[in-house]
Amino acid sequence: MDMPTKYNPQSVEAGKYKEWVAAGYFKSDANSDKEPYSIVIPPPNVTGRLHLGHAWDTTLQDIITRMKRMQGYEVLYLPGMDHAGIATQAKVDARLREQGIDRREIGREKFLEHVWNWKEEYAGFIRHQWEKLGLGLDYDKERFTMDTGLSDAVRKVFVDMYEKGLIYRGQYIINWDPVTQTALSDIEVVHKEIEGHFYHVKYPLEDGGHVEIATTRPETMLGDTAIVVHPDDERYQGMIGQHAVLPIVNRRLPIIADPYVEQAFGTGVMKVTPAHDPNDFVIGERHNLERINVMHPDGTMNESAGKYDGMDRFECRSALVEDLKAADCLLEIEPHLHSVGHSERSDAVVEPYLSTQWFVGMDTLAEKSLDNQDSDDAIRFVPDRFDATFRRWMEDIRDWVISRQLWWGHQIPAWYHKTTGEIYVGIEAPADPENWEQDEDVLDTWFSSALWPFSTMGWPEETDDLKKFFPTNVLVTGYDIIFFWVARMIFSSLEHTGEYPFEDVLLHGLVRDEHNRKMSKSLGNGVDPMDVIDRYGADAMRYFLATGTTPGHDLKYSDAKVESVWNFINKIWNASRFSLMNIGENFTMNDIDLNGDKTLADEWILTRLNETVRDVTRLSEQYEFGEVGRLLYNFIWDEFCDWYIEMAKVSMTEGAEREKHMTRSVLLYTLDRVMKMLHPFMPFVTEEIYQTIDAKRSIVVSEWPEPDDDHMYMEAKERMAILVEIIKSVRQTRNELNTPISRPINIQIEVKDESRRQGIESNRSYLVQFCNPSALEIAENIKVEDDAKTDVVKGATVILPLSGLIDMEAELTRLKSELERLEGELKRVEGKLANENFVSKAPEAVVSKEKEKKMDYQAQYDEVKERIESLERKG
RNA sequence: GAUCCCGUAGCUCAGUGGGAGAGCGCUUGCUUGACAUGCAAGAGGUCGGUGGUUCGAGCCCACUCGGGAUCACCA
Repeated sequence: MDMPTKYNPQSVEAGKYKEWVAAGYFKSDANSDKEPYSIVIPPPNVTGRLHLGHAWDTTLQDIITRMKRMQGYEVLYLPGMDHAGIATQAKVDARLREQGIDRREIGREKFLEHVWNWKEEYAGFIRHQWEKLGLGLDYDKERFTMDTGLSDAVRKVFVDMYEKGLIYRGQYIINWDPVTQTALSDIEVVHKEIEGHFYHVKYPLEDGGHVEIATTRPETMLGDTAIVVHPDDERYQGMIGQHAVLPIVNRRLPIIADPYVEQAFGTGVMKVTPAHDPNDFVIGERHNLERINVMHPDGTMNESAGKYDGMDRFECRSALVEDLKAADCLLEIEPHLHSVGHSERSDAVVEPYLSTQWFVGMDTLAEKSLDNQDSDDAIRFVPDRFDATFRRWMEDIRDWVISRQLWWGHQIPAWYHKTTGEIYVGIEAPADPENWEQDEDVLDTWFSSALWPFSTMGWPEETDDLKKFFPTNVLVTGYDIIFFWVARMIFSSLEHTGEYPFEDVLLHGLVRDEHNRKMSKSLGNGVDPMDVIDRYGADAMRYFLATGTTPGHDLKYSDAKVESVWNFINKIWNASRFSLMNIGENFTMNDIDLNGDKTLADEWILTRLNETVRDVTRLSEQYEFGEVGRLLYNFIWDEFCDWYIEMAKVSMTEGAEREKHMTRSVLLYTLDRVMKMLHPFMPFVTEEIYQTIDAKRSIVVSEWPEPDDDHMYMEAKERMAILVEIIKSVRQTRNELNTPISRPINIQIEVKDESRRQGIESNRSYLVQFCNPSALEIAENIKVEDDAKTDVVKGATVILPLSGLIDMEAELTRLKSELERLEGELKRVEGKLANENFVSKAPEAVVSKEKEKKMDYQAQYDEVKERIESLERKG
């Protein structure tokens, strides 16, 4: 066995992934007889390298698919990437600008060539990172959102929805990003609390007098086309139908009545700017008001702004405020905290802007999604509270703006007739292309990712993959993209395939830094997963990510935590070294024989192993990986290493050949199963160790263990528990009295119960190994020396005659406080059992457990009391 | 404004109505043969607060305090 004493992730991880891929372990066969299990990767954007959030959800996906593969499923873990329209275009644009190239000068076609080059470059980075993470992806089925097939799917969906009336084109107020100069959907707008101002402006009335109107965006008043009051407002009844005059511009504004106005807010008088405010737009529609757009797409004022033409919108605001002051029309400037929409991408202040765009009408789609959640086909959200999050959003959803004024993306399959202006929507261009012009715009990136679970499998073609692997089993992603992506996949899939896209949605949170801040580029606190892998190994990082938190919660990253996982792996490494060294090279899996006589340690560890296999499997089905990690950690470190291995040393040195064979069998059997359970979390190190156990095949394609009912020994657990208590008691006294293990001491163990006594007697050698006695007496009745230390544990009394070492005064005090404690426990248990309600209403198991406890406490109490009396009698 | 999450050991967090837990940190002892990246022993808790349901509450319910998130925003 040439395993170094120290676990070295770099050497362990080197080369393994390429072997797995070359062996084709991750390939999926649509024609297999095995039951399918599929997960599609949330396609990372080709804008950059993967961050810890990606590492997190792909680790979870990989854990699930590796386990399912071992359980005998035909697994498809489908890789792919997203073209990320606006984000990628911005990146490439910036790179070109650095090189002194202007996108507009080189034109659309040339620009797109640059983007495709960028895409190839970054796809390479991303694939390399997947490899380092160890993801079991089927590269034969890798997809990109702008692949031919996926683009066909996008066009088909667009045309179908257009024909069904679910997609329409129209002029509405949308969120406009003046920096990237494109429309944005509602969820691409981030609201931030800003300390702004309320400008109170005086609008003169034609018939004399004036009204006071407050606004936060004075520059938009240049586009005012009415004044509105509530129809029931007593104060303004006389004004309705009159006209006001827009200051500076001197436009006549009709005074209209609309119930939208809240009488109690401000003065109860509002200006109406249909081209620059969504609510005003609706009022304008009701009253047939003129829509005056006063801005250019870049956020500068246009010719309709008169003298302000050409000014930036914020410059115009200051200038206009000055002019209002000068005209004596500004009554007050009041500080005002309000939330202002910013572009998610460019961080520019979003302008509500009148423009012609394409929309998805959401009403029927949302209704179908909600109906599905009420049916037997409901998608299971984990944790389930996100089902409510999803529903709330769907119940209150507005139409989705899907056109984007970009070049990078799926160009909208709509053509406008050059002379008639007629609209043609189709999968292919019209027959006489010279007479038509295609819509310049592209679709929102999320329009194509919404189709991801089925477009990647070949839809709309009835491919083998689609038949076999769709719908997928679980989607794993962060809760931050429920609206952007998860919700849209759900309604898209229901609409286009008639089926839900996945059975379950497993949601994780955000990765935060040690100070609980979101990791972001601007803060510079991002942690590069590749850097973590270089320092601690992919296995350590994966285990940390998967077990560090519960579903739906954020994860605080810290080097210290990953480092402690490294320690755990080092422990596994060394436990394996020990096992393999003791097993010897000639002992193989075929030599395992668990049917002969077993020691207590053998029976106990086999029982605990089987319980662990059972619990790990059950909890994994529930995606409770934190719990799984804890179970494995405790089993391996506390039980296998600290007890079983220590006990195995006894049989390996003293035992007969038959006993050694059993120990070797148990060691190898346990190691094999532990490696398999750990493999999904730590694919590399488990493969390394597994190769020394079973060189015939890779652990990737080994079988997931099942609990073995033939090797469950419940009495062994009970006997082991007593033995452990005795050993701990001796150790504790040794520590208190500062008598190191190297110094033998006399140990007497009094056990009243005959069968228990025999059980302990037969495990004498363990007591020798762990307690190092100079003499060891195990009997039913022991005459206790006056200057002995006694400790009553469950089922036994441990007596250490340590003449001269014990302060008997202190010992008496200790025993008295112990007696007091036991008395309290006894009272509590007796009280419970005396309670008629408890005995009749609590489950049988709980009551009998309490009865057992009572007997134990009583026995312990009697022992301690006797000892105290004896000490007191003698002085 | 609405909804949701969190509050448990010094720190980070598990905890699924029935004996308050782990890792890290801290104290003490140990070159025990796989591992000193280790072993052994230990200290450290009003489970944010109040009330309720229950035989029984860290867990369920109501209210409340503190921290965070999301959605919606009225000029």
